[in-house]
Amino acid sequence: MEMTQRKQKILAAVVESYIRTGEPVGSKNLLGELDFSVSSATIRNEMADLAEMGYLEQPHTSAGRVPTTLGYRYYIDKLMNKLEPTEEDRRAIAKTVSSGSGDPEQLLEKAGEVIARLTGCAAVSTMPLGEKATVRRAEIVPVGTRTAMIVLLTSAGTLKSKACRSDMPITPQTVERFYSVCAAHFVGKPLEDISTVMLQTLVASLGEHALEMSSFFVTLADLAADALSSDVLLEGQSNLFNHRELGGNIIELMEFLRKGEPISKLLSKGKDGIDIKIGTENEYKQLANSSVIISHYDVNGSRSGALGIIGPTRLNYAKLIPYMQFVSGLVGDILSESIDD
Amino acid sequence: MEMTQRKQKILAAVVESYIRTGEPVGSKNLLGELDFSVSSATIRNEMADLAEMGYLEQPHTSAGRVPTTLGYRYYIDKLMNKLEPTEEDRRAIAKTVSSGSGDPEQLLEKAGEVIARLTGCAAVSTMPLGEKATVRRAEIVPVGTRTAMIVLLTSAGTLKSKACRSDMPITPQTVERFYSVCAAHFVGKPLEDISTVMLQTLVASLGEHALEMSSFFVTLADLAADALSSDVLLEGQSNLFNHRELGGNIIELMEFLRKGEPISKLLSKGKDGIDIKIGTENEYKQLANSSVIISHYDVNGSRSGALGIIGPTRLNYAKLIPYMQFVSGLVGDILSESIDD
DNA sequence: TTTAGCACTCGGAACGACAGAGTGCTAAAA
DNA sequence: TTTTAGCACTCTGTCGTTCCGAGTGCTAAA
Repeated sequence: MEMTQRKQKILAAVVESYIRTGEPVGSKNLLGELDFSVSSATIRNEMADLAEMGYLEQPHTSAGRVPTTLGYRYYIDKLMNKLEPTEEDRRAIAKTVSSGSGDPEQLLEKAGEVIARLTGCAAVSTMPLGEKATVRRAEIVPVGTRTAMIVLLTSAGTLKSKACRSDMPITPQTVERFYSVCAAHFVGKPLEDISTVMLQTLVASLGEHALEMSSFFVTLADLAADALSSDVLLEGQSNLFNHRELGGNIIELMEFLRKGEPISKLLSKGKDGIDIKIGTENEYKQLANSSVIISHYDVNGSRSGALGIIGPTRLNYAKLIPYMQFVSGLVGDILSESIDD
Repeated sequence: MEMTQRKQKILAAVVESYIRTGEPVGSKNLLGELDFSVSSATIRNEMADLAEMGYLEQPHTSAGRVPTTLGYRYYIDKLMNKLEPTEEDRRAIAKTVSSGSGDPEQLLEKAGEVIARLTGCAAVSTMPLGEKATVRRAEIVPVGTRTAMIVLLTSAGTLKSKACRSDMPITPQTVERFYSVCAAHFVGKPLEDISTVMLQTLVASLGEHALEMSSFFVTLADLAADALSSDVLLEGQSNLFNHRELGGNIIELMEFLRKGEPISKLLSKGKDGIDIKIGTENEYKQLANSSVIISHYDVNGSRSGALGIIGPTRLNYAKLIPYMQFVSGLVGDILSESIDD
C-alpha cells in the first residue's frame, strides 16, 4: 500500500490531535482539522489503511486511533512543521539560563529547570566533560592523624572529593610525597588513564612507602572514575505525575531516573545534534512508554555534554525539538565563553 | 472520663493491630488479642469511650476504629513496649554501616540505605556539622583568565566548591593575595562569621584590590552559607509508593523531600535523643499524613547531625524507635572515632 | 472513488441488589 | 452497676445488569 499525500495529511492530523488532547481520535473529529473536505467514511477508510500499514492502532474496537511508534516516527521525520520558539520565549529562556553562568553545575541546573517548566517533562543533563578531560589538580588535606581528604579537580571544572584512611600516620613527608607523585604521574593526564591497573604498578614502584600511600591513590582512582561517569542533573521529576498515560510504570520510571548511571549513558549515546527515541525505540524497558529528546551541546566546538527531556510519547515534538536545540545551543555558548577566556 | 487499665489495654491492642494490618479494627477482631476475656459488646462500649476521649476515630459509621494522632501519642508515651533490635540485626547493620566509614558522606549514605531497607520508609540524614564548624582551608584555582574555582573545606570535612568570574584578569598576585587574606581572616574562623556584612567591611579595606577580589569573597560567603545549611541525604524515597494510605498527597510529599532545606530544618530542630512527630503534629502540612522519627547523633560528645525516617503514621514505633537509636549511636561512634585520632 | 446508512462492538457510567462488617442501643442477666 | 446477648441499622464494596455514546466496518448506492 502506498503512502498518498492524503494519507500523510490524515496521519499528521491524527498525531497532532492526539498530542493535543490525549484522547484516541475518531474519524469525525478529524473533519474540522483537514484542509480538504471529505466525509467521515472516507477518512475511516484511510485510517483503516494507515492502521494496516502500522502507523496507527486502536486501543480497542470502536475507540479512535492512536499513533504507533512508527506513526510518530514518520510524523517527526517527514511531516512535522517545526515550531521555532518566539523571540519572547528566547529572551526569557536566555535570561534564566544565563543567570546561572559562572558555575557549570548551576548553569545546567538552571537550564534543566527552564526546560522542565516549559515542557512539563523531567529534564536531565550531563555536566560538561569530554573524554579528553584531564587532571588539573590533586590535593591531599590531612583531617586526622590517619585520615585525609583527597580532592580532585578536572580540566572540565568538575570537583570531586572523598575522605580516606591510611594504615599509617600521615606526616608532612607523606603529603609532600603525595604531591610529587601526583605532579609526576597525574597532573595533565587524561582521567581515564588513572585506572586501577596503572595504580598498582605505580604503588609497587613506591617501594617502602607503598603501604603508606596506596589508599590515597586508590581513592584518587575512585574519584577519577566518579568524575568520568559524569554527573547527571535531574529536574522536574515530579512533572511526570501529571501524565496519567504513564500509568503504573511511573514508579519504575522514577526509580530509573534516580539512578544516574543509565541516564548518563543514555545522554552520551544520543547521536550528535538532536536525537529522539520514541517509546519502544528506547533500549531501556523502563522507558517503553516514554519518549526522550536528547540534544547535545558543544564547548569550543566539540561535544561536551547533553540535555534531555523525558516524558510520555505524546510529546509536542514540533515545539519541543526546536526548544531543546535552542537551550542546548545556549548552554554550549555560555560554557564556551566562560572557559576559553 | 478516666483512663482505666482496661481501656489502656484496648487502646494498645487497637494501635498494634492497626499498625500490623492497616485495616480499621473492629471489636470482634480484638477478642483474640487481649489477655482478658470479655464479650465484643463490652469492647464496643470501651472503644466508644476511647473515641469520645479522642484517642480513636472511625473512618465512617460501621467501619472499625483507627488511632488518632492523640491515640498514637498516648501509645508511644505510655503504653508501648520497645522492641530492641536482635543481636543478629545489630551485627548486620553494623557491618553495612561501617563499610562506609572513612568518608562521612558515604557513611551516612550507607546508614540511610540500611534504615530505608529495614523500615520501608524514606530515610533522611544530615551531614555532621556542628554550629562550631570552622574554615579549615580555602583555595582558589584559576580556570580561565577571568574565571576561578573557589573551594572551601570545613573542619567537619564538608567540601564545597563553586566557579566564579572576576571583572579583572586573574594574576598570580591575585591568587597570592587571596591566600593571604584567607589566612588572616578566615582560616580557623567559624563558618557563620563569614557573613556578607563582614565581607563588605573586608572588601572595603582591600582598597585598590577590592574590585579584583570582591567576587571571590562573595562566592566564598556563598559556600560558607551552603556548608552551614548542611547537606541532606535522602534514601529509599520510592519506598513511600508502597504505602497506599499516603494517598494523593504522596506527590507533594515527594516534592517536599526533594527540597533539602526544610528537611534540614526538620532534622536540626528535632529535640535531643529521639524525637517523634505524628501526623498533624508536624508543622509542615505536607507531612500531615506522615510520621517522622528523628534521632540525632553525637560526634565527640556534642550533637552533630541527625538521622530520620519519614513514613505513614502507621509506623511500627515499638520496633523502629530502638532501631533508629541504635543506628544513630553507631554513626556517632564511627564518626567520633575517625575524627579524633 | 466517495458517500450515506446501518448494524455491531466495546467501554464506561449508572443503578439496584446484596453480602459483610461493624456499630449503637435496649433489655435481660450477673 | 456492669456485662452480655440480641437486633436493627448503617455504610462500603462487589457483582450483574442495563443503557448510552462513540466509533468502527461493511454494503450498496451515487
